[in-house]
Amino acid sequence: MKPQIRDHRPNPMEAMYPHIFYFHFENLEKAYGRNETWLCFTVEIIKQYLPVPWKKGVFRNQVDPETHCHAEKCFLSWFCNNTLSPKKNYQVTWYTSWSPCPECAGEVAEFLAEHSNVKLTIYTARLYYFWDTDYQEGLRSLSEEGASVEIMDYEDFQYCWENFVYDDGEPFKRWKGLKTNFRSLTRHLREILQ
DNA sequence: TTTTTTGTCTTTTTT
Repeated sequence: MKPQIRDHRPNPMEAMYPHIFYFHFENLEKAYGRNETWLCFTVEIIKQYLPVPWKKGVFRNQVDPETHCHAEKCFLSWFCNNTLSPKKNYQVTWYTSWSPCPECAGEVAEFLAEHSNVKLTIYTARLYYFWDTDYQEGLRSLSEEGASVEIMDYEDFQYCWENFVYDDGEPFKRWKGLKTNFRSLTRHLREILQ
């Protein structure tokens, strides 16, 4: 029997289709059926205090039991294996549909602690299990390691639409409740990070 | 023009 060789380090996608974006990034209070996480990222290199665009792309969690991997870990392994140099300073920005689970948050926090040359900003559309203290603790540990954790606002959705969606020249169409949901999530996040 | 009990990166072994 031949050993099966599988790639445990998926490469990022270039962009996603509009219906995927609208479904997975909608910041609903009760987001039924969003049992996937999408993560859009930009990596910039800081040169003389100025961020210079480097790479960008989209990850989705791997559901295949063999390669099962949350989106954040997909990013980390890709980043560590492809881009990361200890001699450079990076600004990494994530736009995620769900905020990280405690395990991923812990790993990312640890990664940040070990890589002082990497700054991370996370914009999340929705907070994952935000009433659960373990999940809250996860977000705090990220924050304590210097990651900036924020809720996606209109401008962030629009930015994602323009940079990570095959938008065919169509403008971003806001959904009703976007701003109200944003405010409510911001309030929750503020309480968590206090 | 502020008020909450919850949406989930799906579940691993049996016919």
